[in-house]
Amino acid sequence: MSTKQDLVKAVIPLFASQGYEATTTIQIAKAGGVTEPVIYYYFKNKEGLFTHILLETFTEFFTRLDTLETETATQFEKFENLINLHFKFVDDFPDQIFIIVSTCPAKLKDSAHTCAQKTENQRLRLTKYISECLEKGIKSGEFTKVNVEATTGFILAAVNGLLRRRSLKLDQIVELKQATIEFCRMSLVKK
Amino acid sequence: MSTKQDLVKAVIPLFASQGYEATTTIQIAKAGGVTEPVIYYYFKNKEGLFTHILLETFTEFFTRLDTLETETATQFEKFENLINLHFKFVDDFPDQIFIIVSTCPAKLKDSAHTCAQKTENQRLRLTKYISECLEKGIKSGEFTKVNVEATTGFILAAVNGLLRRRSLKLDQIVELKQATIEFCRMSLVKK
Amino acid sequence: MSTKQDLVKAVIPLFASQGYEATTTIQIAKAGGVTEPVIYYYFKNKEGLFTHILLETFTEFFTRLDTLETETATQFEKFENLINLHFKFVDDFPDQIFIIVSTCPAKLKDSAHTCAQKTENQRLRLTKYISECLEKGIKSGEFTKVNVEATTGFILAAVNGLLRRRSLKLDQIVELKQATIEFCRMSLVKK
Amino acid sequence: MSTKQDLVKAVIPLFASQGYEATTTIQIAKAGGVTEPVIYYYFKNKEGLFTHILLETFTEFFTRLDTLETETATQFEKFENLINLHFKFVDDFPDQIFIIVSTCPAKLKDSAHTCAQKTENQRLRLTKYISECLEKGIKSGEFTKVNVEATTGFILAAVNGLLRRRSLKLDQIVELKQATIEFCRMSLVKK
DNA sequence: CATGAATGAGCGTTCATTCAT
DNA sequence: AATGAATGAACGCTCATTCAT
Repeated sequence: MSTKQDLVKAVIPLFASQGYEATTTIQIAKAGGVTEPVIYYYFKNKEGLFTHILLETFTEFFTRLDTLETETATQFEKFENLINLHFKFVDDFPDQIFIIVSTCPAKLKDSAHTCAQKTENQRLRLTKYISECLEKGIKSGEFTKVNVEATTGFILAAVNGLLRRRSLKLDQIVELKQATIEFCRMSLVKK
Repeated sequence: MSTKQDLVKAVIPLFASQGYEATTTIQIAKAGGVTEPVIYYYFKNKEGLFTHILLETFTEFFTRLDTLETETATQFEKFENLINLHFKFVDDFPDQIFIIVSTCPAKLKDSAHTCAQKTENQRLRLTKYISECLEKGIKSGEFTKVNVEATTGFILAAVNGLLRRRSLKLDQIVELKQATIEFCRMSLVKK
Repeated sequence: MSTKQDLVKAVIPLFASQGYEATTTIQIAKAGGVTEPVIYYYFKNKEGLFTHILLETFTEFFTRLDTLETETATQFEKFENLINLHFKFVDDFPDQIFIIVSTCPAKLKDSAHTCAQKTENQRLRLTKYISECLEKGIKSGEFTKVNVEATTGFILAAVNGLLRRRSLKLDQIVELKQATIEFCRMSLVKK
Repeated sequence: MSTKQDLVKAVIPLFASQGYEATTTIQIAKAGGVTEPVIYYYFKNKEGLFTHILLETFTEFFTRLDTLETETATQFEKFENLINLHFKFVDDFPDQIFIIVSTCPAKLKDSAHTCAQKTENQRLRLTKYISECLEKGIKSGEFTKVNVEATTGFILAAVNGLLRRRSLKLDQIVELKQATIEFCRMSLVKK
């Protein structure tokens, strides 16, 4: 069971730095300290390796999402939790996130379905989480009145953008998380 | 000179739908109604085609950026202009943006690459635009006092996220632009 | 058009001596004096080469069958013509016949259909030819009364056996053709 | 000793339906309900399995040939016995015969191969059996005078053709055996 | 007796690219 | 300005086979 994990460990930085298509099975084998057929012993094919990473990463993401505190004093706390979760997640799995974000849209034969399915599932859950948050906050008077659907869309896009930037290691701004939270607080929470 | 443009026209949807690596020269030739060597007559190689699209797109982007109104009554107007520019740009060139966003990361490790240069250049110009905007607004009392660097980082990420979502045609929320502007206004502009 | 024929010429003895499966594309290329990709320039794949030989050979066979004299003094002359045709055919194309006979029954992905179709077509035409011959000969009193279906089956099998033996170059008996004709004459033609 | 026979039992339909080359060791193992190394425990290699089937089948064939009645009233009875033997044999072992007939030719170039040896041995014995039969029959006046060598060749080819057709299950003509015997009787036995 | 894990060798195929015309 | 023909290089993958356990 160790060889399989070795292979996964080895392939993640390769996929991340070169892209899925540009990474060859021989590179994967060498990086994993094995020969090529071993890849096919543990996975159906090269794409199976990608799918494995995909599923593992999404499983972890959804697990974390499921364990977020649901009973909080304010809606904005739930909001903060979500942002913290994403910043923590991208710190823990920058390469995996980058791989998925980079590879999923391109044409995959077998994984396209899984990819689209998971991505859509994620979008729906986050949309639900954020819009419920907004609705409750608006109803209780905690938040200013905004167009829920459109604002949810903006926040989703912003979070994705942050994830992407971080996964690309394009910036190392330490206060970015705090700035994000403050930016949202100023915009949403009533004075 | 028409054949060259035909090729470019033909390759954009291919790169967008399949990715750069997964698109073959024979597909490009067929889509352009020519034979493979023609590609090499007009471009150095396959990457030359990509670079052509890249340059054309960035040239257009920078041109638009250069023609943004610099003298406005408020800083937030400059802000709005930038957001409008991005929404307009992604509506005009969704495929090109998607291609660049998808393909560039794999090529970023080579910092000499046009991709890396242009992307970095864009990042610097947008960072400069936004942070100057913020600084002036804060100084004049138009904006609340925020951490300029971190807030700029957030806005940049958010704009990128919006661009990506739109280029992927993931959402069709019509009020998204307005919601974005309002979200930022609430957060930045003093009451 | 010459390279393509060179390839076909080169592959026939290879398939014949080693079998289809055991013949590699690199051997084919070398024998044809080209590089491997040339095979794929002219044919869909390795199996396409086989199908080409298959079709070419059956076309020739059916052409010869179509040009057999239909108006003869006796039915046995038609019979002789058929036997002569087969002996001539196997002398002209021993390798092709051997390849088809050897390869067709095994599992082919794309060609299985063509193979089965042509073989069945050939069986039907020969069955018709022989059984009509027998029926007419019996009716006219030229032949002794035999079970037409079963005798046709025997003759077909015998002819196939002769074809196979000859294509395998297992025997070089010069009088074999004459012996075959005499054997049949003794059995069929009334004294 | 049961596992070994299970393997042989399992591999026969595989070889028969796909051909020797196209059958993989993993298919064999799966069909036999074991893992690949088990094959190598009982047989030297994949070819060893084939050789085992070959030997078993030829041993049975020669045993049956050896037990044919040698003292008969007429030579044609001996002839009939041989034809009956072949029809019985192909009914009992259609797959084995088909495998041998399909696979051997590719291996015939190596004259040291068991395949070549057994096939040649069979050919010699059958040739001897038939030609002795013919010679005696001609000498005694039972048969008409024919070219012994060539007629033997024809009969051998015909028998092989019948074997092949039957092993391929191409025809289900019930009277085929009787028709074969009658055809030969008419041709050989003096009125 | 049997297996999980691994491998060397090689396969069919495709790629971006070139060159003579 | 464009093509038909060809290629070097490499790719993903599978094969029969082995070996420690």
